[in-house]
Amino acid sequence: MTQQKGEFGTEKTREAALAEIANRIFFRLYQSANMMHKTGTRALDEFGVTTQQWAVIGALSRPQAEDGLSVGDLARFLMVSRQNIAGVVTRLEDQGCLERLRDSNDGRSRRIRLSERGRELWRAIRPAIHEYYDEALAGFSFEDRTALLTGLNRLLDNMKRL
Amino acid sequence: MTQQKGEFGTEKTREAALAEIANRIFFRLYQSANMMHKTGTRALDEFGVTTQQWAVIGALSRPQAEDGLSVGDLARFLMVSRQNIAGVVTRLEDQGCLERLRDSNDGRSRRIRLSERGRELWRAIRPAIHEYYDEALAGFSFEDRTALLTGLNRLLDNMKRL
DNA sequence: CGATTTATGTCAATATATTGCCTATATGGG
DNA sequence: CCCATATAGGCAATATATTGACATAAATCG
Repeated sequence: MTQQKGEFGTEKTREAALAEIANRIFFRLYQSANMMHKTGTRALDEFGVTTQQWAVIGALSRPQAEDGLSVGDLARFLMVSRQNIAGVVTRLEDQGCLERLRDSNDGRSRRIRLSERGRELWRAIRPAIHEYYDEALAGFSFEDRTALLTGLNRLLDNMKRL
Repeated sequence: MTQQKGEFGTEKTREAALAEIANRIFFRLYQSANMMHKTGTRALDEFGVTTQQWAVIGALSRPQAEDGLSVGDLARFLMVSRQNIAGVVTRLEDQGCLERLRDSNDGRSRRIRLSERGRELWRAIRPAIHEYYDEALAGFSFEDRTALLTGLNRLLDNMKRL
């Protein structure tokens, strides 16, 4: 209750200022992520791809994922629950963008890979993604970008431990 | 398709490096926001309050909102859809944390205010919120915090125009 | 080799989020 | 006064997200 007797606007203490800035950071994080999902999904509207599907397709298109990833692998990589990824994967599978293969080595696991259609979709949406990045980061210098990335990295590392 | 012929790791072009950093920024934004909702809701678990409910209660606890806000006001302030806010408000109303009053001036509008129980809840959760901020931003200097806030502000402003 | 633990995937319930569509109320010009 | 338009809120459909609970398969330990 540090702000109980704080006089805002006139003689704000350093501690109160820190709390105020922290509050704004998390509020902006909340708004920014929502805005990213909204505008990002809108940018890929003609392809019928949401930002989460974009993230999954992007993860599967990496060279390291060429021979497929399990639901658990995807969940760890994206830092979301297995149950969440399962839904996205099912919808992408229904669209024919990826295929689930039983892993012959591990009867529990199913390896998920991009289908040919999924690879075509990835090639198709990449220019739109590139354009979206350019517009969303317009006016950001190289240093501005690395500074923002570093801040988010540190924040994420802290929250991972909570 | 700037990265078609790019040689990663050896002779990366400036353009490819910018795209790579942009990709990481939005991926970290996605992960950070999810992690914030997960750890933030966990931090307030004993109060049964989610991060979105926290945002709504926080918005209504501001002095400017003393005589209530409409659903539309809340939606504009939090930058989410009215339909989304309506659900959060209904759940908070069911818990008795806030009250909806018909606006006598405008038959369409309903002014939403914190109830006494809502104000008690806000006072109860503020120490936990403060502690959460401290842990999530551990190691961030004053300058680190303002830099991150500035970056998020600029990014949000850009996305608002898309 | 059998029992416990661990990993994987799925089902269910709940809470956010979006867009699209609808009704009711207010406001403005003819 | 009346109709066109704009605004406020609500209903429905869909897609993310979480946690909890469960079944099954694999690994590990005694």
